[in-house]
Amino acid sequence: MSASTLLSTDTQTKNSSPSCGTGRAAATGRSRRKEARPSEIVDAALAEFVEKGFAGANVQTIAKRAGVSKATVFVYFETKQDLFKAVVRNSLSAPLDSWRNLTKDHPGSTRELVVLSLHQWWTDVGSTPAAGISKLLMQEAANFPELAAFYQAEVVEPGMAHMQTILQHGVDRGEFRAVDLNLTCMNMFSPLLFLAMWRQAMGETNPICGPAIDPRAFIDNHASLMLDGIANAPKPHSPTST
Amino acid sequence: MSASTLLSTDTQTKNSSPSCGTGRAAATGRSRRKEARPSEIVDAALAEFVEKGFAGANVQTIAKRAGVSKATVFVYFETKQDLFKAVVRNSLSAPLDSWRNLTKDHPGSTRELVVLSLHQWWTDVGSTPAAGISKLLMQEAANFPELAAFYQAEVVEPGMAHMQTILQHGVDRGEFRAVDLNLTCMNMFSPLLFLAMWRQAMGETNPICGPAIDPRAFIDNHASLMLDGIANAPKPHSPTST
DNA sequence: TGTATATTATTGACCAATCGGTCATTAAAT
DNA sequence: ATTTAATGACCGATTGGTCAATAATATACA
Repeated sequence: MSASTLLSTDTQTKNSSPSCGTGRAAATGRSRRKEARPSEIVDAALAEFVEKGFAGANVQTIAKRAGVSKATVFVYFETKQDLFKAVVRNSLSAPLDSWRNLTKDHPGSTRELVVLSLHQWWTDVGSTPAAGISKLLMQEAANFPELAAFYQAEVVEPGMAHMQTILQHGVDRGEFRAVDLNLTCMNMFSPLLFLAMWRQAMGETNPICGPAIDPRAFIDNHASLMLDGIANAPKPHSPTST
Repeated sequence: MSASTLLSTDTQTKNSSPSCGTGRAAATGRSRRKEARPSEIVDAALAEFVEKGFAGANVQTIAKRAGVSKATVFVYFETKQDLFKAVVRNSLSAPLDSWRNLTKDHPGSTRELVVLSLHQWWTDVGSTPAAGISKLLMQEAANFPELAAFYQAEVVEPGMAHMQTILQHGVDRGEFRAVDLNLTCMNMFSPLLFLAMWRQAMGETNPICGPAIDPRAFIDNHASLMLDGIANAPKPHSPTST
């Protein structure tokens, strides 16, 4: 019945990634893969939802991308909304977790930790399909308050808390001056979030927007300026340019 | 025929703003107002499109919001897509223009100019319906490359160029160190853009996301840190906190 | 091992509702 | 009486969702 319970944290169960043009990917005839189906469908749905939005997404197309029929989709997910919720829930938690675990107990300076953490966020979250979800939720939040709350509770809050901890650490150690942690975290992250969504929207490889922005350079520049701004000591580094 | 030519820069022609619940706003029976119609419809469409996205928006609902029948909408706009394009084009140019005109020939320091400029952007663009368009385009850019290009050419490019000019000015006067102007402009703006879209998504008054972020404080904090980071001289101000 | 049977994952065909778009008709203004 | 802004009624296409039929696997049995 409620197939959404079949999904827990199995984001990367399978990834045959059908090239969406030919159609069937896995088998020519009907093949039994009860366990693989949900994540296959969710993967396909993720792409379609991110591309077209909730209303614009077509269940038939999702099915085709997953290499199944439309009816099969409704075997595993009661409604289109349920599928959407499963996609969001399923695609968000894992990347963030991996990010948070990687920046614990750092030996070096807090400044280094911040830079590393931002780059890590980009690698683990910003440059992954999870960024597509962020863009998607930005549009659909009003129509799915439940998902917006979920996003807030599972992604924003923990992410901010994590960064706040780091900044607080820097303040405690005297590396940073006493700034408003909440606002500064937001300031720290928002350019990355923006870039992630921007690339999702405008296309990461073929940007309509002038010369593509190099994420690494962007993050370095941002972190450099922010950290110089927040630092207690005078400029530690030479200016970061091209 | 091509009713989109009827729209040029008349954003705020009329604004009876029907409260979308009662229905008819202007007249009980049929009333003739050929000139007012397009902007009424565009206004209504803006709200609907921002709320629901392109695919999710319902022409009938737009018509109801504008106080006309669905057929009337198609008298003035050939297709839903045309209406969408008119909405985007019509809602973007005016706010940005007013912003750019307000920060020319500033007498004080460049630092002051930057802060003022950011605040002005918020007043003229970020806190207006134009921000809704940004959020909207973020979702629809892939499906409307033409509009994405328009957005890029008419909003992003000029905005960036304007800010670059200001920063360059600061560098020339020795107030700022020589940073990568392109990246730094992006870093300067992206938090504001992000906040604008975030508020559009999560609701400006009734935020699901914890305590609402105060835009002014957010901008002040951001500008303060960035400008301290970019400044040639050591910290000029005391830390900006709550 | 080979065959019949039971189970169930999968689907083609179908349905009702919605929606973008059309057009002949209506009624307000001139 | 003429012009034309506005619309109700209608249409074809699309789409979310249903269901009985189907075929692939698992099981029982000889």
